[in-house]
Formats: sequence, C-alpha cells, structure tokens
Amino acid sequence: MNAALAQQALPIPAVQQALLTWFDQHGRALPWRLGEEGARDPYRVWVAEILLQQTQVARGLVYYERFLTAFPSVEALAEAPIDAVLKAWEGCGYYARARNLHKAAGMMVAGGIPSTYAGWLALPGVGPYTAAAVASLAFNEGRAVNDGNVRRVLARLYGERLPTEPWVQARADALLDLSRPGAFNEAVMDLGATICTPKAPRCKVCPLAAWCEARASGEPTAFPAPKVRAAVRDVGAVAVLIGNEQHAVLERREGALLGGLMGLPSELREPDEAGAKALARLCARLNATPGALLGTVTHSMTHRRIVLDVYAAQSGQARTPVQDAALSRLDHKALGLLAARRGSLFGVE
DNA sequence: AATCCGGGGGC
DNA sequence: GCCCCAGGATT
Repeated sequence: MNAALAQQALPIPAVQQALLTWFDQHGRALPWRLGEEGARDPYRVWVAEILLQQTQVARGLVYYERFLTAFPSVEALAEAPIDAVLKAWEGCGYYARARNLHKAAGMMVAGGIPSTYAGWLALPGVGPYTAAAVASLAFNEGRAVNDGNVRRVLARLYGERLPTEPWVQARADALLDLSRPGAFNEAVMDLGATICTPKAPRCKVCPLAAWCEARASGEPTAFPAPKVRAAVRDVGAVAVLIGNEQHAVLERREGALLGGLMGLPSELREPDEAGAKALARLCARLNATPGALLGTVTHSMTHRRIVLDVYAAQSGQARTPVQDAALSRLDHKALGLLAARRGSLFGVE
C-alpha cells in the first residue's frame, strides 16, 4: 500500500478502538486522574494542566503534590497571598502561570467554576489546550486537545513533516472518540509520552503501528521536522547584594522576565554600556554605596542567557529573610557567590 | 505566524 | 550543545 492510499484509508473507528484498548491496559496512573472518567475534580485537573504546560510529567509530579497540599481547594488558592503561591511555584519556571492561577481562582470563587470549554477559555492562563483538557476530563465535553504529544503522534500517523497548528487541530478533532473524549485525549498524550517519543519511538509495541506513515517510511523520528528556534541572546545586567545569603535587600521583579518573583536589586545594561555605569545607576536608585565585585553568574533560559555581575553594596534599607521569598535560579546563584568567596578565602574551594 | 516566557531531562 | 516538554499571551 502506498502512502497516499494508506492516508486516505485510515480507518478511524479501528484506530480509536486500538488506542483506547491500549490505554485501558497501559495508561499511566497519575494523581490528577482520580475520580470517574469524564467527571474528574475540575480544580485538580486545572492545576495539573497549568503545571504541566511546557513541563515534563516527572517534574510536574513533585510540584503537584506540594501545590495541592498548600492549596487544596480553589477557595484556599484564591484566599492565599500571591507571594505564597509564587513560593510554591519557585523553581518551576514560567511564573505567569502562578500569577494567572491565583487570579483565575479569585474569578472562580466570585463567579463560579466554568463547566464548558468556552467558559474555561475565558480564564487567564487557560488557552485552547487547557480548556479542552479540563472540559473533556472533568465535564466529558467532546473537545480534542492539541499539545506536543498530539502534534508528534498525528504528524507521524499521517506522515506530515511540517504540521501547522490548524492541521493538527483538524486531525485531532476528526480522530477524537466522542464516546470517551477524556480517555481518548489522555490516551494520545500517554502514547506520545511513553511510546511515540521524540528520540527513540517504540514502534514495535505501538498500537497504531499498522497505520503509521512515519513508521512505514523507516524514519519515524523525521516526523515532525524540528521547529526553528530563535537564537539565544545575551542579556547583561548588574545586581547588588546588600546583606548576606540569609538576609538581604530584595525587590520585586516587574515585567515579563521573572515578573512577580523577588530578587537582588538589579538593572539591565544597555547595549555596550559599561558595567560601572549600570552599577552607578542602580546604587543611585537605591541610595546605596557600591562595593567590590563578588563575581559574575550566568543563567541560561530558552531564549536568553543572562550574564549578571554581582557587587557588594551598603545601604540602610531593610533586609528581608531570603528563605521566605520566591527567587529565580538566577538569584540563588548570585546569593551563592558569598559562600563561594568565603570558601576560596579559606582555601576550601 | 513569530516571539517571548524558565528550568530541567535526556542524549 | 541540542531538542524537547500535557502552552499561553502578545505582537
């Protein structure tokens, strides 16, 4: 059978049955999958879906238990201070997720928990993927999810190297089993996460292998083609450490980059701006006296590499307990410079 | 459609 | 190093 014929002939009911049968035997047991199929606790599902955005399940599990213990209900989340929510999210990245969770919790306590795709889509931090996931898993609505797993599974099944978002959504909609929408969505994602993996897919045990164009091509990992990514840009900045690792002057970061988190007072360097000039600007703003350079830390993220010069400084500003604040990895590295410096002075290294 | 937003896993 | 991860908001 050639490729075009196989694609046209894809027997959707058979594919649905094969996938659901596999899922009933091999689906993952995950803590947000409590309760009856299609009628899960919407709060638990919602928190999990937000947490798992661009975050691998193995990592999400750790944060999930911690977050649910701290905020066991939407009311508890809504009533909590935003700083407590960010502290629970510390180290997990994409902190707008935590800010939007808190904001949306307040909206739900005031206006009720949505029970439809459209209702969920209206909440901050909830896009097409998350709305479809909650609507199908908690309310049994026939909405197909479209995430990285779905994209890869369908690109391979149909032999499409360059799947656009509308293409993936249309194929997912067409394939969705309306008798078990929640289970079907979970099944595609489980297949993508455990069988149809990016690097070394286990085609020999895949329930869809018989219909898979990518497998027939002999090179399944060529589907989909890697996404073109923007180059990583360097960002220069200066910061001051006033105090020590336990008690330091901290300020809240504004804007998109690490917004909402606390951190050492800092200033971005303009292109080609001397570090001394940025330091002077920073100390003027803080009414602080600049001291010695403690060191430089670098912090790589998906699109940026931050190169941060950290200086000691003195001022009369109040120092706050570092342990209670939500900090990015960048600031933890900066605070670690003091210990490293002491270590080298004593020859410990 | 592109770009930005963290941090880590796995290779 | 590179690609990817149960994406969303913004432009």
